[in-house]
Order: sequence, then structure tokens, then C-alpha cells
Amino acid sequence: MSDTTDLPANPLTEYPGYALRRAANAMMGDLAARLGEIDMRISEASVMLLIGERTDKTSADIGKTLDIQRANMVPLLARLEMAGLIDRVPIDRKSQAIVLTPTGKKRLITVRRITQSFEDELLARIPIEHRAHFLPALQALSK
Amino acid sequence: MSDTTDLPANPLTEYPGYALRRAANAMMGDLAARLGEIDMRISEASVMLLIGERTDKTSADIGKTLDIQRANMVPLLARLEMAGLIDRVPIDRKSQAIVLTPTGKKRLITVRRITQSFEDELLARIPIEHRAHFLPALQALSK
DNA sequence: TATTGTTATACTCTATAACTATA
DNA sequence: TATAGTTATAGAGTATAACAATA
Repeated sequence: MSDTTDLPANPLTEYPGYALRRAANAMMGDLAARLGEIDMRISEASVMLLIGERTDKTSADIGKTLDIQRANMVPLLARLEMAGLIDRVPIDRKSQAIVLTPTGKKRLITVRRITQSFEDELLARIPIEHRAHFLPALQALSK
Repeated sequence: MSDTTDLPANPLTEYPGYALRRAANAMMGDLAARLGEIDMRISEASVMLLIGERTDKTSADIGKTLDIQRANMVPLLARLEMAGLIDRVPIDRKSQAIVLTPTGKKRLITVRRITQSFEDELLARIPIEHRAHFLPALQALSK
């Protein structure tokens, strides 16, 4: 007997593309649960982390950087604004810079703590001999 | 000048978790487009590939193997049945085995061709020195 | 003319709760 | 009691088309 749960074997896990999809689903489920405890979504956290590092970014800028459509930025930023985490500072009569409020800056500290733990634990799950190869391999697939 | 398009730099791409999400999105977008040409979704293709290798599987079995909820298998199998690709063979009055129809077997050949090209091209994009490490690293994250 | 922000809409994948019938 | 199949529903991410106002 090799297993107690007797889960059916999945031959598709030998395919890198399928394994990529599966690993991403598992990891993003984990991260979503962690961020859910502070009522934050993954996409929202990524926006918080980005505007925490680089200021004077418009909604369109953020979207281009994170690969989020302009149209999808609208409800995302609306929710962050509703939660009092971001504010909009007019640049001209067409554009507005998205900035963190004082509350947003405090929340960002928590977001950084959660995501850093997540990233550390993710890396720790990868066998040491494969670890250094992981990020470069992924980066090669995103462009 | 380092770039012509002048895309804003994304500091988050240094995080393995974020890079995983991004790579999976990019790759699954690509695969979805390829499968879309034969009006097939990624989840449907994964079911086709699985029942092409192992027969006498019920809907619940397939779901357990592929990590798809029982409830979500219903519309998925309904669409494959509607397309004439699968058939249901009663096991008892409660369970049914999901099997490929002759049309389904022909379609599976196309699905295999598409997914194999996709997998080959995915691997080819990863620099040779990282390539062999990719699958083991991903597999370590899925359990 | 191109871009910003927006509205509306739709699709895919995923998730949970609850029901019926059968093992 | 547990499992199979199902219905209904919801959330999250992503995608496109189109519009008004402004650069």
C-alpha cells in the first residue's frame, strides 16, 4: 500500500504547463486565504505593493505595469478607496495619481508581512537544488 | 535607451509567487487561445486527456484526480456530451462511467497535438540551464 | 488623434450549500 | 451513513466594446 487516501493518480502532472497551472492555483488559493483575513484580494495587494514603492502613478500606469485592463482597474481602485486605503490626487483635468492614505500606509505594512511570509514559505517548499532555477524559469515565460 | 515601448518596470516580478501567477496567466492565455480554435476550454481538454488514458472513471473520480469540484463537473461534462465527445455508461443505478465517443477519440488526437505543441514550446522558452528544474519545482508546490 | 477614466457586459474558473437517490 | 450526481448561487479574475472628456 503506497497511500492511505488512495487518490487517483494524475498523469497530467508530468506536463510542465499543466503543473504550472496546478501550482499557481494551489499557491494563489493559499495567498488568497491569507489576504482574506484582512479582507484583501490578491490583485488589490499587488496594487498596494506597487504604489507603495513608486508614487505618482495613474490608474492606467498601474494597469500597464501589472497587466490589468484599464476597465478592470475601476472597481479595484473603488474598493481600495472605499476602504480608505488610497486617495486620488489630480494631475490635470484628465489624470489622477493614485496615492496611499495614512491608513493605506499602515495596511501596506501588514500586506508586506503577509506576502513576505507567503513568498518565503513558497520558496522553502521547493527542494534546495531546484530553488535558484525557479524564478528565472518563470520570468522567461512571462514575456 | 533600453526599450522602445517604455513599459513601466514591475518590481513584483522578483517575487516567485507573483512570477508564478504571471507566468501561469500568460501561458494559460496562450493555451486557451489555441484550444479555442477547436471550441475547447482548458478544463475540458484536461478531462479529455485524462479519460483518454484511463477508462471506467466516474465524474467524481475525474474531479478528484483533476481537483475539480463535483458540482463544477456537471456543466463541464454536459458541454462535452452536447458536443458528442463523451458518453455516459451506467455502472449501477447511482454511478456512470464517462467514456469517449468515436468522435471524442478523434477530437482527442487534435487535443493531444495542440497540447503537445504548447508544452514543447513552453519548455523551449525556458533557458536550457533551468529547464530540468522546472517540473520538479512546480510539483513540489502542488501537494 | 491618442489617452484617461468609465460603464456595461460576459466568460472562465473556482467555491459552497443543499437536495435527491442510491450504495 | 456515505457517496454520486445535481441545482443554484456567488466570488474573483479576465476580456472587449463603447462612450465622454481632455491631452
